[in-house]
Amino acid sequence: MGLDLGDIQRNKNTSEMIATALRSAILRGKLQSGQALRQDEIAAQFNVSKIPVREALVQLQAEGLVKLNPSRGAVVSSLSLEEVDEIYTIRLALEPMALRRAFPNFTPRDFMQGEHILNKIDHETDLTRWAELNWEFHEALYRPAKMPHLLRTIHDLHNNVVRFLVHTIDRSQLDISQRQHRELLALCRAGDIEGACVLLQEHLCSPVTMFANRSQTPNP
Amino acid sequence: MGLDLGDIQRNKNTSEMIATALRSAILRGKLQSGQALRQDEIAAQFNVSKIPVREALVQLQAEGLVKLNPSRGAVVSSLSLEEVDEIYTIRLALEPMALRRAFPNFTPRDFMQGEHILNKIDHETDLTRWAELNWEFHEALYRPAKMPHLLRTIHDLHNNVVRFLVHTIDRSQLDISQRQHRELLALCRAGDIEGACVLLQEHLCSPVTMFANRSQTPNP
DNA sequence: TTGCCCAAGATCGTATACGATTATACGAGT
DNA sequence: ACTCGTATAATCGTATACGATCTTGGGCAA
Repeated sequence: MGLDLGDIQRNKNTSEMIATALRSAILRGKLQSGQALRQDEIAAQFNVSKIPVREALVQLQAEGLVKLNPSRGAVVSSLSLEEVDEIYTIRLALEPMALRRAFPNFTPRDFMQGEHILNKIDHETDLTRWAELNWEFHEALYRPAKMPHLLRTIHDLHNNVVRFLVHTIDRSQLDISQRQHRELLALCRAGDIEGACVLLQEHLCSPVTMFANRSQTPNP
Repeated sequence: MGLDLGDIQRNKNTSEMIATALRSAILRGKLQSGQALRQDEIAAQFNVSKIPVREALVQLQAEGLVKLNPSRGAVVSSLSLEEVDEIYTIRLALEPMALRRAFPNFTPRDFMQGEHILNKIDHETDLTRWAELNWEFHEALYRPAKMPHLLRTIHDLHNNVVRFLVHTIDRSQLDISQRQHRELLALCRAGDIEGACVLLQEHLCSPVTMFANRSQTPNP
């Protein structure tokens, strides 16, 4: 795995550190779908016992990133094409709602922060880092809604599909995405919430059609 | 607590049994919001060690029923009025979608099953059991959508508010709910999905207005 | 060969033990 | 009396140990 734990967060307890490290490894593709996660092995990697590892795995299972088979070990979860489609369908219902709820609470500061993230995306070449910044941008648009449960639900759904997205996306898709981001921000600035919601739906749809065409998914 | 473990499910592993028992106790109100959940105490109650108890608590935290404070113990989570409202808002977006997706897949068997559940609700006096049957009915309407992630999300959201609902609901509300259930089923049978969705939204809204009026919530 | 069975190794699941952290009670100093 | 610090108890967090379960590979019979 090549991950050294200790540097990430020394204040949290061990199981949260393990969960953070494993989550990051899964999202970065260092641990791919179907990969077995043996407790002893992970414990040895991080120089801890199995107990915090097990708790981390339970946490990640709840987030949908890991599948736990009783007495038979854990694997990095995989998604069928239908499941990817399902998750995008849910996001398509939730994210415009989040944007709509955030809209009345937007401040100039939110727009500046969004623009700052977009500028960072422009100069980003690493796809994994791009995915992180992509989420940061969307989060910046949803956070003013002040709906923490909704935000966490969307984040979890996002995490579950983004790790497959980075394998299929190409440069032209990235450019389209960025143009949509900028237009989205402009529409929000201009006070056109309806236009923004329509565009957001479009923005969310494009990757899912791409998935369907390439049918690039791991073992279902 | 007065809960005897062993009888519930002997096939699952210990941590799942504990999680099931604790979840049930929380939903039934035997463990109320803010109640501290001490690991040693729970372990003693169930005649097990703390390890499976800890894993159960992590699981329940992910479901939103428990709050884990590092090194300071777990408590049964409570919801502010704003959070209850937020969760109903999310359900209002997701449940009509689930119904809409289920609609093309409905079979006569689904309708019969729904009716069977409604008949059971008619004769039910225990509010906790009523809540369970209420969920079973809604699940019967959503399951044909074949969207497991959506169903689980809705179920978790439902669990998070239903335990407060049972404290505020009264007989007249129950009758209204049951009438709406029957009409909902009739509309689905008649093929009127639009009417069904409108009614479902109404059905979901009535309790949340009730909450707002009574402002009955635990320590926020 | 093919299929079944069983033994050995690998891995999981949890009880026990103990160090670490937090809460509580008490007494000294102001 | 009030605050603060310290001792003690309560509780949490994790390492170790070991029994339970699953996987694997080799031997035997059909």
